Amino acid sequence: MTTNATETRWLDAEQQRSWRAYLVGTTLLMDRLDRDLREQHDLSVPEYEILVRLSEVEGRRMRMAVLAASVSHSRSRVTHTVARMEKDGLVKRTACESDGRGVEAVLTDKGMAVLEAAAPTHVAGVRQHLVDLVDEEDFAAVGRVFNAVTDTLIEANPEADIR
Amino acid sequence: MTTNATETRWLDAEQQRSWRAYLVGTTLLMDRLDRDLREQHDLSVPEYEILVRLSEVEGRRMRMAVLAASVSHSRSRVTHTVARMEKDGLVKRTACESDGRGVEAVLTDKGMAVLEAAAPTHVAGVRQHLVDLVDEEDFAAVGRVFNAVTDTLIEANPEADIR
DNA sequence: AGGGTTTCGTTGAATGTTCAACAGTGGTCC
DNA sequence: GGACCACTGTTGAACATTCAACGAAACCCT
Repeated sequence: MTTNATETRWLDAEQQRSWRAYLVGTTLLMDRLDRDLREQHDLSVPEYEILVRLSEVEGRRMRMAVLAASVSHSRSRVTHTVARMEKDGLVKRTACESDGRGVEAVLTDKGMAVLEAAAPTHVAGVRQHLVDLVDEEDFAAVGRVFNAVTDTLIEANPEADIR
Repeated sequence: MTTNATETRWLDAEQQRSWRAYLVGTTLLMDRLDRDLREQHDLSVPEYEILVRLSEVEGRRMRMAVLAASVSHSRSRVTHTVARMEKDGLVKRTACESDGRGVEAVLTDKGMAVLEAAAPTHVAGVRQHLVDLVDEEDFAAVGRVFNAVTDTLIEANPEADIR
């Protein structure tokens, strides 16, 4: 045989350019969105994402584990994040009735108000620095690509991925 | 007039799905690549990126600010990261001859060896969890998109962006 | 030459994230 | 019903990143 299983298939020049653009672009983009949200609404991107998730469900409440899975952060991380948000009054925690172990995070009125104030800022940023910059078709491709990534990585780390 | 400047143009359902897929997918992907590199080579992704940058230039040495700009991290962050890497013997720092303020990071032989060992792992991961998962054309679109993102965000924060 | 400004890289503290260990509850099996 | 195992969410320490402030060197201007 002329090849073996350990032989590396490198990226070609074009793929490498794309990969690096993604790495650097993501760094700059997240940095910028985070900065804007912080300066104008005293909120980080992870915190904002949690507000969004909670605002979308019936009763504006979610089990911690579900919340963690939905943003793909570790349970520990969500515990810390929610603790900070609770201190700021954006969220409160209540025991779960049906499961003695469970805790539900509930969006407060203040949390909802902060979200409503922050959302326009955030969306404007996402448009200005990403969506409005590129072909609709190219952006759709980004969606396909990262849906594929998400699907395989969630499979890999079966459902209770959460980590 | 029926609209004003502050009216928010929300993302449509499709754009929103793409945006969230990108957020979640990026989280999972980076997490996974980082984990693999850590477990197998005791290296984080940011550290790996620095090794790559250094390995590519003449003399395997770079001014700290140039290095920072090339990975789009803050100077402070690169100072800390390089400090850790220096402690591990992957890199060493030398004063810059032409500029008394300057410091150059130099890749050591050990650093080069670690990079050569880690590269196949990393590339395999990038392929397995991203590149090989999707249409070549879609991946090229990702490249175009994030090149656009990078370009506008670098402009915005003129060159000495570095932060 | 000399004062003001800018750039360089570092520092230490504040903030955020990861990691391993844990207590408490639920589920299962006999 | 008790032993065992799995799951939930939290905790505190270790680690990484951000942020503001800084000293030193270079630059600029006259």
